[in-house]
Amino acid sequence: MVSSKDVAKFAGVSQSTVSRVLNNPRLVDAKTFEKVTKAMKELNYRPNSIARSLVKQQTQSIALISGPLHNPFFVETTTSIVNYSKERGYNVNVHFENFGDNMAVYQDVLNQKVDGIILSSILYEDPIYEELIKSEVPFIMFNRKHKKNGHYVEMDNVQAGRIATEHLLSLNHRKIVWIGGPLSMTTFKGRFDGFKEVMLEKGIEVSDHNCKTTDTSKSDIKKVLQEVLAVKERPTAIFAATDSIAIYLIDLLIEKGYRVPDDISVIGVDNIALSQHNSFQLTTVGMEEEKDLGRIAIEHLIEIINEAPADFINKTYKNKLYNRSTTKKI
Amino acid sequence: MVSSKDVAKFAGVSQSTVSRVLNNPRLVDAKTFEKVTKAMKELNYRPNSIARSLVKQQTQSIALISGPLHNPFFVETTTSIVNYSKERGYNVNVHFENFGDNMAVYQDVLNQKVDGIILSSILYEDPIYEELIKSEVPFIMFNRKHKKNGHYVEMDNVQAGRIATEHLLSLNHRKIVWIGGPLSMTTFKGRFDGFKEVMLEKGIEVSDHNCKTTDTSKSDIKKVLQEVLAVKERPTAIFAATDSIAIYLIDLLIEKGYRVPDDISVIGVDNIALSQHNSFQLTTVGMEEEKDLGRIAIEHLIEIINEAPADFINKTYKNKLYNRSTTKKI
DNA sequence: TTCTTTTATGAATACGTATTCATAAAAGAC
DNA sequence: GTCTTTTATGAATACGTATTCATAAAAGAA
Repeated sequence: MVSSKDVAKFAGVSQSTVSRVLNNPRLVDAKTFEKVTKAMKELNYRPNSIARSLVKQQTQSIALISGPLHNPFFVETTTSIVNYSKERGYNVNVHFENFGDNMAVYQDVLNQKVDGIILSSILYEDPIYEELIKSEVPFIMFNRKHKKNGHYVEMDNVQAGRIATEHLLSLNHRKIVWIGGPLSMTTFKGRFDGFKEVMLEKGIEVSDHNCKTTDTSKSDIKKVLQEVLAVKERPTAIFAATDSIAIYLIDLLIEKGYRVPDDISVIGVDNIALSQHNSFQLTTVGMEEEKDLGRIAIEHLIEIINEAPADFINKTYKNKLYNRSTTKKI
Repeated sequence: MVSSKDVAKFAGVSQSTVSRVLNNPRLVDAKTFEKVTKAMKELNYRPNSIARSLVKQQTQSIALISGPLHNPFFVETTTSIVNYSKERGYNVNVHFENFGDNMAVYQDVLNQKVDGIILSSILYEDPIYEELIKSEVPFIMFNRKHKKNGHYVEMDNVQAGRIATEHLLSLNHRKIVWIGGPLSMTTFKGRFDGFKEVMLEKGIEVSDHNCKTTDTSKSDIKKVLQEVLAVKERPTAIFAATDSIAIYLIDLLIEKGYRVPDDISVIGVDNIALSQHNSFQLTTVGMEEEKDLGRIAIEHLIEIINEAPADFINKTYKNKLYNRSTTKKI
């Protein structure tokens, strides 16, 4: 391991001068600069980022706690976050949500020094919120949020739920089943509330038989779909709370011999890129804004890191219907 | 920022003792241990990982340079790598291959102190190899490899190419087009070589019109497919060099009104999880081994970090046909 | 010339931890 | 009781950098 001291000795200058060559070249004589630069090259010197972090009290790295990549939504956000961070000179430490024990993931992140945290994994009533606040590391939530506020960016989940439901109703569907994930996540809660509101406005009851929550795993979704189809009067439409769930449901339906949308309509939420160029064109609800939430959030986070704003950043984006070809009038 | 010195003062002991409480509790008296632990809790103390890294000369973090996540293969490997690393106490710094300028990505990685590097992004004749060697950071390549060896794990790409081609030939296909990516990547080169070998053995010529390379982007694949279908005697089968390409091709074909496999057969390579539970069941070639290459590679990398083996780890896994439903006899 | 300002550099220090070395106190051996 | 070993702790140091402070040399002003 060659250090700045080695370079200094080699070039016949002090370590301070070597450091200045890197950080403040205008303070050093052209002749000296040349010597030192040559020595660096000669010795294949690379500044030790750890030592630099220690003295600068910043690591130029960000922790991402993401939902699982088998959900294409998180594929997009992770890509955005990693690439934009890099552009801005930050490294990204990636962690995945662990449904069994998220606390362990958080502890991991907090024990590692980072300049900021970006997370999609928080629950509406998550005790980790206090830990994050106590740690004093800037953090932003995207997609999901916490009841105590904090910085966050999200879509208007209730509105999304309303739009999807209104669309299905406008196509004359009445037997509609909502299939989503845990209501402890604000995305699912909001989208469900929107569904429920509109259904009740239309005078349709919402209960266990037309509202199904899963743990978002493929096996659980499969099980739930089985239940839904087993009923004597099977639904004519499914409102999947995410595109990821919608896509998997459609795969299952096709496998079982159903035609979508002829036999059954399916609508999702998120408008993930995949929904536009698949063998089927998924009808979905998504943000009017074209940047994805990951990208929006990481831009804000870096801004927060550099400027420490007094107020919380809270953005809730409006949605619209992306009417494609997995829903149909009956 | 509360330091071990603060804890020491609060507990009325020296900083050394605080450090010992964390790293060698058996060296400290039970009474003292209690006092210090309480002080830590009281002050909400978290050891500074940067300072620790500096003195220990290890960061407990690994850099991953991955292919893009829009290829589901890398979704699987990234998930494996991040999760397994976490299990073993390592953090993962994620970077994505940048086709325009990969050198910038590598420089980024080398400027950041990590204990090891795992990469899928290397080319057969990549100048970065020398840089990696010079940096003295342990690294392993997965999926792709370099002509100069180094640690790597891969599938037998030539064999995969042979199996896929033999399968299509056994179904009486003769007009077969190979669609892949840059031959500077060993995956594509090997799979193409296998294809070519078998075709030539059968006496079928391989030239520009039945061998198409893309940059693996959707737009380029689309363009190439157009060319392929525009020929008067259009192919009856397509050998897609990766499942990712295969899946996208099938989407495009269906969009254009072709039936797969009735009008045209498609086979892929990789056996990604997605290929098994999609609306279509992709016929593909994949490893006999059930662990994915990312997982295999990260296990080896951590072993290399801890044991510095004398010899290079070189593993080439054998493949088999996963005969599902996107290929058909004619 | 003489005094002041600027430029270029090195010495010293700080960042927060782990670890070695020295030592005082306690425990054990006899 | 004395001598040896063990236990517990603090002081000092190292990790590799950035930065402040001091100072010598050079340049500019008069």
